[in-house]
Amino acid sequence: MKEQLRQIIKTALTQLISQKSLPELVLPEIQIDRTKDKSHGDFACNIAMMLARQAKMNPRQIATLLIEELPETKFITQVDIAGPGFINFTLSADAAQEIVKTVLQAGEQFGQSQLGAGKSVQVEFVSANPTGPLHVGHGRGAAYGSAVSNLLSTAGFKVHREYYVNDAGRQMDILATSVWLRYLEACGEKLVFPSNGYKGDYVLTIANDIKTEQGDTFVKAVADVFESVAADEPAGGDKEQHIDDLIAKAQDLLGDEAYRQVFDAGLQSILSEIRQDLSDFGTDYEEWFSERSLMEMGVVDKVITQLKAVDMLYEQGGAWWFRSTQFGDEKDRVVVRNNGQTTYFASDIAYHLNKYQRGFDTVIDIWGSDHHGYIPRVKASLAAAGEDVERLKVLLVQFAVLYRGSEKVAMSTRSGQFVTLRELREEVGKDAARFFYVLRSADQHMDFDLELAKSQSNDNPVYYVQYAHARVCSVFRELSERGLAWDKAEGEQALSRLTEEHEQAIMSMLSRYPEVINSAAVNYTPHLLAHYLMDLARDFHTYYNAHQFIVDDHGLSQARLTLITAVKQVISNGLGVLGVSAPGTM
RNA sequence: GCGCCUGUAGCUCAGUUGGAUAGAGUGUCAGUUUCCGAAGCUGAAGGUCACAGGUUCGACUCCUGUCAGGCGCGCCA
Repeated sequence: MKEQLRQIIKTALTQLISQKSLPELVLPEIQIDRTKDKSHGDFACNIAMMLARQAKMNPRQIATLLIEELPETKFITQVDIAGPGFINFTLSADAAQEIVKTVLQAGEQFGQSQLGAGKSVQVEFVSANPTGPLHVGHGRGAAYGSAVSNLLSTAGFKVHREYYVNDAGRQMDILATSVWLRYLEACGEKLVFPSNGYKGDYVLTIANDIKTEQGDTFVKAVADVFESVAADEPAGGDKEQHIDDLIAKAQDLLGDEAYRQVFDAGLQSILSEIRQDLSDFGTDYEEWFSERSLMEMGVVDKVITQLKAVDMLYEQGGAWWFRSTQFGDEKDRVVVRNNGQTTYFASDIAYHLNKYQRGFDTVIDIWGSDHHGYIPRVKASLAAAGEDVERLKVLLVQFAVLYRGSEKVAMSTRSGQFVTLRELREEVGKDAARFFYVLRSADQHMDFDLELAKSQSNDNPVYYVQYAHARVCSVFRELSERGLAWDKAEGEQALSRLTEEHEQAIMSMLSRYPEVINSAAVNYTPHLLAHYLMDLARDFHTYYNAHQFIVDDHGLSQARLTLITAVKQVISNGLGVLGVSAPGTM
């Protein structure tokens, strides 16, 4: 519709210029906006004001000329000039009703478009370290990432959802060592658990499982384990050195194979919990990509060799540094530590190059906002490798600050004090949690009040939207109880009977849906869709209270039933994109 | 100190990429069912869009500065 308006305005303008009614102009992009106020018609165009300066004419004067030159169309009944020079268009009733048929014909596919033209997009999100269960902080990334993915795929992009598993590196070694020490305790050994180890209950569970399955296979004397290990922080030492020494001891005493078994027991246990949690949360992936596989395939080493070859790395203090300052980063970054170990950054360079090589047109990373300082160096590494930096988009998700009532909840994975995503889902429900997370724009800090979410979950706006859907279903239940039926063809025939203000508002709202989807997809803003659904639900509830759908006037009744079926379809489609269910009863 | 994000109603937040009289939810108050689900609907009250300049037909939106909050600045991941 907007496109059609744009066309007729454009032809009118070129006509005016060739008639010399207007001087030669550089035509800007013609903007068509939906009006906020019903009294301004359905669509508004500000072109007259934009041209006023160039043409050295009064905007209202331009608008008058333009209107006279507009061709006759069936879909517009009225054109007005308003305010400083807005041109307002009012849609004909026929054109407005057309949307109801369009919705019903497209069904579940209503809202889909070819905007993406089949271009491929990879979306990587959540990607939490498998050192513990997912907590509520990860929930926002999961809800946002999957909503963005669904939006893109609805808008015609080919989407590849991916979880990057950090199954290598020091944090995982700390986890493996934590598990082993808990295992030793489970086997009756007495020891002081390191202050920097993972203290969550899940570590005990994993340790006990190992004991059940493997017995005392991995038991070593505690005296040997702690022999010549640097002091821990509470004892006046350095907690980092302490845990690093313990890791070395674990690897040494257990040997490669046994250490790997303990390591994998922890990794697999936690990873399978994470997969389960995400799946239950309605978040599914095409691929789980292992960091370790990059290392084992030698990709990381290869990248380092390549960077050395083009003089992008230099040695200093026994470590190898990447010249990221040449690409605008604040300082150069270490990729190989002086102990020979590659850093997380090194594998991340390899990972991103690998993403590029897989040929995605666009690569999207969704990170917690605390990682924003990391963006320049990743982009720098891509530039250094001669890749197009614009293909990578990093979307940041601000933290949700947790509250219990008015009290802030402290969160720390290491200390094991947090609310898990699973607890949240079990108490609040998947639908409410997902909708709540996606209701705010991602770059907005968010307060997440657990008390509110748990105890007063009926206040969650998701129920308002779902209720609209359930209400439509309920009307149809009532219909069949009265021995009546809805006839789609008859209803579509009678759409011209829908003349009430409420009905027109709903039809206008329905026609906005495809625009909302596209806009939300292109801007990565699922909250637009959430707000749209609330608006649509409100229009429906208002309509419901103002008018009866099952009435004696047969044609009118059929037309109204047709309209609310379209509403139900759009709500169901929209909630589906957000990963929220649309129940028939509540 | 430098960088990124944010500042809109008592509270939680939108604001269609610069448009018309700044909007919802929640909370408060007042109404609403012999009628398809009251998890609903109707109305009232509530604002110096942090502050000060600038850009133009027009600014919550763009630019500069100030103030306030969050986050980040490791041979951690």
